[in-house]
Amino acid sequence: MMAQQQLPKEGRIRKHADYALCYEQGRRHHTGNFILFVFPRPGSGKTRVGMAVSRKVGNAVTRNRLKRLLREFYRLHQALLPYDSDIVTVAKKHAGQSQLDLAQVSAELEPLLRRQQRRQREQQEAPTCRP
RNA sequence: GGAGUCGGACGGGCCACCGCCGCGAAGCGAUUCGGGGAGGAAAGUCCGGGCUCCACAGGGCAGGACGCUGGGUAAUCCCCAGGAAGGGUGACCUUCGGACAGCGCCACAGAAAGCAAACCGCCCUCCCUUGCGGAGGGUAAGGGUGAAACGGUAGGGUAAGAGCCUACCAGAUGCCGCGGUGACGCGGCAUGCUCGGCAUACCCCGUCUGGAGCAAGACCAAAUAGGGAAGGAGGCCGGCCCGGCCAAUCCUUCCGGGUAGGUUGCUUGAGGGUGCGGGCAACCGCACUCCUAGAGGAAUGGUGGCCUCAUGCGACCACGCAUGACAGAACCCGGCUUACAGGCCGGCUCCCGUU
Repeated sequence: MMAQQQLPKEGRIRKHADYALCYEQGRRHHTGNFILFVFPRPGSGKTRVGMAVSRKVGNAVTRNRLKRLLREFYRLHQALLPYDSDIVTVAKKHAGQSQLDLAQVSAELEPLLRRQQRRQREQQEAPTCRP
């Protein structure tokens, strides 16, 4: 396991335009507390993550806490992320009400990422379809 | 010891590993090393400033804000000291221009809510005197209503009464004296003057008052579209050249505006600490000393261990397991307000107990 565990600025989405692209053209995945938008960018050589937690979720403290938990989760699970993609995680309204911790976030998002990874591998092994 | 009141400081600690954002040093560079990284309210954005841009001859009106007095301050609606009124046994707390400038309002109840009046009464006169009856007049002591009803007590007076008269008390107004920078206080004299409340309903008086905000502002500056200038190709005049005109197309070069994006503003400041001096105090002066976050889709985190303090549970001195307040810098200061698990320190008051 030589999992890279750093997540500097370059690994995060920081432009409004990038977020907008991801929302409009990304593929959506729902979980209990989050919505994931995954937008492949072939050839970019990088996977970037971003998170959006709106005012409705809670006050500044709970919003900050959610974003930090998500960042920590992505930092520790970078090996699972689909490569050459932008991933935006949006917190649902009730996400701030239950006091989530890192273990719960992992339990919620990890199976989804593993499924994604398997699908991406299968597509690579049989790249002879799509009209 | 209990209850209360006012004020101050705190807001778990230590360590390890994995990260994040600035800064400094070394290196061509990958990187390495060192050091820093949320709060008392960072919050609400309610006041006041600094700073920046825009506007601006001067004056007034309108609008807005504020409102006892004196001081503090860069400034304030803040702070300090004082005054008056009200509340509390007390420490202490709360409030603050004007109601004879005008114009209004005062629910319900009550006869009557503002300047005059009279429901039940009381008294006098008259009328059929058959009575608890009717008519006219005088009264405001008593009753009843209300948050509020035109001074209180006693005596005189009277048909019954009333500051109608007298004494004392309380107040109002005017004048004078003394104390105080002043708000105001104390005292004296005169007048029977005894004629509410609400200005957060409008209003009056006095004082102050341009507007917008760091997404302010400054600089650099793609792609695309469009603008301007010059030249060439082009079109027209012409047989051709020179020359002139045309711009609706194309090419080249240049210019300015400007979006995305980037840089800056950006943290050393009306700053903190200590000492001395002035002042009742707020605060001010001087000397020495310290440097304490600067992000930008937005860092300040995650995991684990040990200890600590509360609270709850397991029959709770020992042990174990949970839970731990309000809340996150966004240009910077000074205040106000609101939220807050816990415990800590100090001044003062009342009550109880002991010696």
